[in-house]
Amino acid sequence: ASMPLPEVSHKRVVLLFDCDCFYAQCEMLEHPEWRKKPLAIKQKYLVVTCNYVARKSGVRKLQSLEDAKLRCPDLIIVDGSDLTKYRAVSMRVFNVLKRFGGAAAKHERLGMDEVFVDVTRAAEEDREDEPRLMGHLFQPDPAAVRAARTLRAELNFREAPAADAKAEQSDSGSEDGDWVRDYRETASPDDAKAALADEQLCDCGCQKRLARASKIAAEARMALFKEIGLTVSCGVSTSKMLAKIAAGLNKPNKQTTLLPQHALALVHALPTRVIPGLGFGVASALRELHPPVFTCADLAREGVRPLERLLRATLKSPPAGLAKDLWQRSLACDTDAVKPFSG
DNA sequence: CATTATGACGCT
DNA sequence: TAGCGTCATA
Repeated sequence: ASMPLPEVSHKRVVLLFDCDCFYAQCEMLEHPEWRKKPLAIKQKYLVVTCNYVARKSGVRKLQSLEDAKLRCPDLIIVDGSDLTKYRAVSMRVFNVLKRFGGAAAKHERLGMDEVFVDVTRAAEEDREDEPRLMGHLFQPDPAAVRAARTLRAELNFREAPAADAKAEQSDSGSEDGDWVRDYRETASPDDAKAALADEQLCDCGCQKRLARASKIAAEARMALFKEIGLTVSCGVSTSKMLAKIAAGLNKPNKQTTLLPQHALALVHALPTRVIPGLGFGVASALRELHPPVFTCADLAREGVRPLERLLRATLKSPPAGLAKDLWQRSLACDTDAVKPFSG
C-alpha cells in the first residue's frame, strides 16, 4: 500500500558484451596450441579464470591451485598477475565495439572484459519491417509467467495470490553462477518468431527494436572474432541489468535476447545478487532477516521502507535513493543509463 | 570469501 | 579539494 509499481519503459535498447573467460582467451591468442587443452590463469595460489576445456574437468574460478590440479592433472597454468597484456586486449575490444551502434550510441566499459552499448537510436532508425532475431530468445515457462503475474498483483493490491499459482515459493539458495544453468533457454526459431510477432505482449515496438539490435550484436561479435580472435557472449534487452542477465543465459560465444515483458518471470526467482549495486554485504544481511530474503520476489514483497532500515543497519552511509533503486530492480526495472566514455 | 585490480560514493 | 574508507565489480 506504499510505493507504486515502477514504471517500465521499453524505449531503450542495451547490449552487454562479455568476453568469455577473458584472461584465458588472451593467453590462447598468443598460444593457439592451448586452445584444445585445459588452461587456467592463476594469481597467487588461486585460479582466477580458466578456459572451457578446463571447466569440463571441474576447474572453477577462485579455486585453489591445489584443487584444480587434483581435478585436472594435465592443467596448463599461466601466471596472470601482470595485467598489461589483458589491458591492451581490453582496449582493442572496446575500440572495435565503438564502431557499432552508430554515432548516437553510448559505450561503457565494466571492468576489462565487459562493455555496455546503448543502441536505442540505431534500433529505431533501422527501417527493416520484419527483422529476424539473431541468436537465442529467452522464453519463460508458463509457471514462471504465472508467478510473475501474481507477484505484480500482490503488490498492486493487498490480496492473497490468485488460487492459480501458489506453486513455487522460495527456491533453494543456490551458489552464485548456479542459477544460470536452470534458466538457459534455446528458443526454436518458430517460437521466437511467434513471440516477436505477439502483439499481446506489447505494442510499443520493443520487440522489433530488440530484434534489430540482435543483428547489431551478431555483427559486432563477428567483428571481434575476425579482427581480434575473441569470442564473446552478449545480452540484448532494455536495460543494463536485463542485458547482463540475458548475456549469462547462453555461454560461451552465444547471444540472448530478453524481452522486457518476460523479464519479471526470469528475475523473480533469482537470488538478490543479480541486482546491480546489491553486493555481498547487503545480500547476506537480507538472508539474515526473518523471514529470510533470498530471491528478487522476496525483496520486492519486502518493500522500500524495510529495505532502507536494513541498509542503514548494514552500510556505513547508504547513498540516498539506493533502497528505492534496489527495490525497483527487484521488479526488473532498472533505469541506470549507459554512461558514455568510462574509459 | 580469496586474486588484483578499478570505479563510485560519502565523509572529513 | 584531495585523500581515505567502504562497497561493489570483474
